[in-house]
Amino acid sequence: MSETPRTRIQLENRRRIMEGALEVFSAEGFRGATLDQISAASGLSKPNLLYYFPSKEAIYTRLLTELLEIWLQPLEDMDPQGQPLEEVLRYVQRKLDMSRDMPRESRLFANEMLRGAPHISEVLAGRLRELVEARATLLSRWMQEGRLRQTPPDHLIISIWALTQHYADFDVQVRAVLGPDRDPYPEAAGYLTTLFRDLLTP
Amino acid sequence: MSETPRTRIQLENRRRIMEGALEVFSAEGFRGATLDQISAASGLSKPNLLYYFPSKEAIYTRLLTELLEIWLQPLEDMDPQGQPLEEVLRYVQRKLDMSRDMPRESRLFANEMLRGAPHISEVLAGRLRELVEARATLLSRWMQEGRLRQTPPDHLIISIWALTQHYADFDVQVRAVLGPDRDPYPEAAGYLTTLFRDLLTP
DNA sequence: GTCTATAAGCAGATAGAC
DNA sequence: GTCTATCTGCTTATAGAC
Repeated sequence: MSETPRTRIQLENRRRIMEGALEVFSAEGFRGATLDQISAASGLSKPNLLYYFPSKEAIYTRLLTELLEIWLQPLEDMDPQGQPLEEVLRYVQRKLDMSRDMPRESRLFANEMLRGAPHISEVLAGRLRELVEARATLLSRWMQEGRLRQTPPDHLIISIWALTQHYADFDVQVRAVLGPDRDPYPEAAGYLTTLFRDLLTP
Repeated sequence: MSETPRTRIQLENRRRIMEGALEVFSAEGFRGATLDQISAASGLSKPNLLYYFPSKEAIYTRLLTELLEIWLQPLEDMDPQGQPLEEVLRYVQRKLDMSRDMPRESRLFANEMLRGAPHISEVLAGRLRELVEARATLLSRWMQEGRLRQTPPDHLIISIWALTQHYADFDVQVRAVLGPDRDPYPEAAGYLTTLFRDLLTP
């Protein structure tokens, strides 16, 4: 498979494979997913999947790599020029929106993390750590300026991930606990805003 | 397999199977785990596993059922006669201790939840929901008495789960972000205590 | 109770026609 | 580029000896 597909058909088929793969891998995990399922979900025959990608694992790692960019964008977008509390609360809200609107992506990464992240461990120790360190530095500065209450900035970021992603990854448990008639997301938005405002208001 | 095993050997072998199954299922998920792996981890031959349990799935559901009791115990133990803030912070600490000391159990349940909890959905809608409702009622009473700040009690419980379990389930990511020389758990204990004290102090 | 051997089915990947 | 047919290995589960 060429690195730069030329025809419209190739691009479209690769897109369909990624979409089907996201559907299946996020629900079944890497080992649980089968090429037959991805074939059915994407509408391409099984041998055709392996015409576009050399192996099942290649599909999976490609999917992870592509989605990681989207996944880290909100943290990337935190604005050093903005109002500190506003910036943090906006980040929380964007992450919660992503849990609501992209639960498959959230579960895909959760699956990978649970298994020790064998396919993206370099990214964790490299790009991710650097990004978090940069944002932790920014948060520390805001805290020292008295514009946010003092608290460990890296654990703050970790706790935002934990709280927002939980609503996607443990969706079935959240809905069981809240009951069938309640929508978790507007409630979570209010709760998390209050929680972080209480924690961070100087 | 009899419901009430009689000999010491039977009890010991069942215990070894549960231990090996926990090791493998928590790391690989249900579909990813194989009887060969459980056989190696438990020290029993593969046909012998199927002498004690009728199928791979029977091993898995038995494991989930046994561990669920232990897993819910801290919430069960919350004391209606205790000091409200103290009781909540003690619950947070016990859950965090469980993440540190029983990460395999945490990941086992996380795997099951990610897949929509097909093997324990009745428990979620039944026993778990009732237990959470009982504790939410207790928390609400404390809030109305002015002994805790007003906040949605069920989301409070959900957020305790999310934050504490995250340190076990996403261990690899937490350690990548914090760097190799830091121990996440004492730091998390301090951070989470502060967080919930700020949120709940009236 | 525990073993070796094996049945039966499924999965990832390839061959080769069109 | 896409298909049908098929190979090869792995996985759950069973048969039957000891």
